[in-house]
Amino acid sequence: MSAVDREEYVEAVLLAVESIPPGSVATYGDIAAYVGQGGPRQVGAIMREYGGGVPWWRVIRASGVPADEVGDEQLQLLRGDGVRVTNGKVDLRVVRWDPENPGD
DNA sequence: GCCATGACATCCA
DNA sequence: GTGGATGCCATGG
Repeated sequence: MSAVDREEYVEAVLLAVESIPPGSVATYGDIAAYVGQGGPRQVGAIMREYGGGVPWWRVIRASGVPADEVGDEQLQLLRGDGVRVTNGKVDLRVVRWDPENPGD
């Protein structure tokens, strides 16, 4: 993987995250699958570095539980977007981002 | 080129 | 529902 390709991958991930509409969330695996490259770990690694310019809080784990590092803030931001948070967890089966049907 | 690390995912007891 | 083990993929030393 060349350094240039990595930047392209970063942009692709950032764009995917930016395209997540309010009230919806996506998992790291979903983003990775959406860009069609790398894996959930790579998405997380990118969010850590370049996530500052995108709604990173709309990206959570497949378990519906946010990352330990940001969990506290993330839950607050999600609630602010109108996402129903229950017991510190997100109803993925309801707010799961669908790239084909954004916003429903 | 091998080893260690990581905002993860999935399987099994 | 919880916790441990294994797999994946790219980065950095």
